[in-house]
Amino acid sequence: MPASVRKKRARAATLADVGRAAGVSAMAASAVLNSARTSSRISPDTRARIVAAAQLLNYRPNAAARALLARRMNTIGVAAVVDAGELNTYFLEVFNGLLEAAAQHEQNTTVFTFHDWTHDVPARLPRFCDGRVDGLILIAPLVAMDVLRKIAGHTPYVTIHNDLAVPGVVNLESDEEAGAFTLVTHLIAQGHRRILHLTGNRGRRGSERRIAAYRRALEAAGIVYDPALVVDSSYSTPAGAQSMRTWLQQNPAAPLPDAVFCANDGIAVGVMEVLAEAGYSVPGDVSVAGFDDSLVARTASPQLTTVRQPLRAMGRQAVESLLLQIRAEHEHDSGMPATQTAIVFPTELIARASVAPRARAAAT
Amino acid sequence: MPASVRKKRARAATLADVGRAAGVSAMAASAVLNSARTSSRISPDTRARIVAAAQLLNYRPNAAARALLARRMNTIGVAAVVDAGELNTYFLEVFNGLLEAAAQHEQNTTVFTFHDWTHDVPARLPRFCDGRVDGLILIAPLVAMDVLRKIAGHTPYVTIHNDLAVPGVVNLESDEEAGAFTLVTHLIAQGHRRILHLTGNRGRRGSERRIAAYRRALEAAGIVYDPALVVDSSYSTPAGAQSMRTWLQQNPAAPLPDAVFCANDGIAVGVMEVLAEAGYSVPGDVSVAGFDDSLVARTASPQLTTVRQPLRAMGRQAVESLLLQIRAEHEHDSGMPATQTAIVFPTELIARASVAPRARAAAT
DNA sequence: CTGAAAGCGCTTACAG
DNA sequence: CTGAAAGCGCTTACAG
Repeated sequence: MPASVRKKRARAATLADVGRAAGVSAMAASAVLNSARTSSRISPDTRARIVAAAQLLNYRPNAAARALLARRMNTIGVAAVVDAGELNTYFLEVFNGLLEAAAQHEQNTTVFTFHDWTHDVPARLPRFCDGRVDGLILIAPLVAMDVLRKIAGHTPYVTIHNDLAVPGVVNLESDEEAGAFTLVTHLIAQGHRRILHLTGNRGRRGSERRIAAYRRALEAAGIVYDPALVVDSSYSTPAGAQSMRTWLQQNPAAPLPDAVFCANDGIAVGVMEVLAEAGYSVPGDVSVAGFDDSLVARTASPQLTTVRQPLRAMGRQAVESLLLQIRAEHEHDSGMPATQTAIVFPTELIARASVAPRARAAAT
Repeated sequence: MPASVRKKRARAATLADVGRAAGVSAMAASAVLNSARTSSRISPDTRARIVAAAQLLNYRPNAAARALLARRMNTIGVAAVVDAGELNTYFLEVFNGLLEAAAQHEQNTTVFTFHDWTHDVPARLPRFCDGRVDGLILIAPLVAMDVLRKIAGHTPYVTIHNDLAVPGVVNLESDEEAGAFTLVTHLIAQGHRRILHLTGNRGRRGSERRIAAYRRALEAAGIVYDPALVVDSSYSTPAGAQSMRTWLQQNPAAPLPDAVFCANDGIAVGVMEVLAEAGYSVPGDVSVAGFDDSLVARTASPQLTTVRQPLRAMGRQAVESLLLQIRAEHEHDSGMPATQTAIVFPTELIARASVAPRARAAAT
């Protein structure tokens, strides 16, 4: 008989089984094995018998039964939208932080992926709020207020980069506007004037903040804002490549911009690919800057000048904030703790090789 | 009073609540709302009242209670070792595939991260097999046979790139040896003779297979194997950079190798960084090849020649195989299905810009 | 120091 | 067509 045919897996041992084996009741076994508080009431002798029986039977307390009593799964749900099955680097950095902090607090992390925020999330997310997770972390949600309020009605959650401020719900964000302003000012300080901006998804708060900062920085430097230099794109490498390619085709006579400010690193990578294909050198012919300081910023060549958002730290903080909330609700049942509803992380300019001083002959 | 102080979240409605509101018993409500099979036995009128009550009370069936009865959580556990909190690209590709397939089957995915396979996994993994997941997927495990057997005793699981063949446990692997052989042969065909190999973690089956294939390919081409050209490294970008840097320091007089065959793409990225720092051009001065065709292979510059492992497809398949097993155990309780215990995926050479024909003046 | 009872929220037989 | 009973595995009072 081949090795692949195997005997039936044994039913997992229960407390009753352990008790029977040790000659005591199930709750004596429970006291010894599971509830730290009352375990002192069992005599050392009985305790030893119970522990031995549990060992022998390979007893593992049933999580579902415990959760049913405790109304607590020790599991955190993470909701994110995944485009075409592609985890973006933004998500990965945040997720890494989540995993770290969750592990530290002995919490599990379960991931819910959605196709879009507008239909899929309202349709499916409430179904997951059925006790399988104690709370949720929504990563860069783009959800109508009534949906958010409804979720808040039954499940504690924390958002990262939420577009909407929901009263009483903690949202983690970073000072993107200051970061973008600093970056564009840096480009200008390097002598760049014609700065192309490839935006993130329009309508998202982060995208609009970058655009606003871009305009403010130009203005502060006395450079006239040219709307033709702001090109709608979206937060991915293919989108960045596509936008850059289209711009080059549509502006065959125009000189290259001095620099390209991309709304995230992914876009910047796409832009650099297209520029390389077209025979341009970065930063020799044109400087390129990204945003996020995600993994690709360091593996890109040349390495990307970018604005660092502390995404991993934000992921860790999301878990901490959520846990604080969950615990508070479990302990004093009488109300929510007064939590800070917005936590803003600082951003930081990271100057690398993809931006160089403007060294070409003629000016515009 | 600030918005952050909010009223207590209401206790979630139960079937009893819904029944009471609709003037029927809890199990009538259950029949209508939850169990598809017997729902036909309720009159249309009653049904409508129950549905309305559920809607009003925002009833969501309790996952823990259901799991307790069904012995099924509809959740898959993923166990992986994460070095220093850094998710590597190998894991990410696989994870992406897992998430896709899990979502398709309406299964949740919970992630368990460990520090190492030898101590942390045996110590903590069994505790997670307590009903919170229906089965496990172990990603590139490196665990002693007795530990694997013990897990198999209570929880169905599937492994990806397991070093050990456990009878009756499905393992997914790829034909790494053929892939590595093809790659090294490709390098030789481009005129390269002195090929440096930076290995993966020694002792891992995948690493040893690459080394064996490297030797076989040299031999097949009549090139004498030089042990000094095989350098122990491990599967990460910092390790690759470190190994390359050390080699350059220790061999100041030696000519550069013609090509570097790296055991994965991460190593190759580290190698290219160090070569660039040292003023060498890739592939002008030296060709570099990786393994995996992970995300970084495409964002690296020049883009990496590599061996594609279909990691995402492997992730998807792992979920399918595991679900097959879980379902079989739940349906006919009498035994395990005869499953294929090894599934081998083909690899594919991906030729990109980081490898070029040898064009330098002198030969060795 | 130890056990019998009750209940978490649900579903699956079994009566009516 | 509908409900009372029993039980999934556990823990929390309450008796002894």
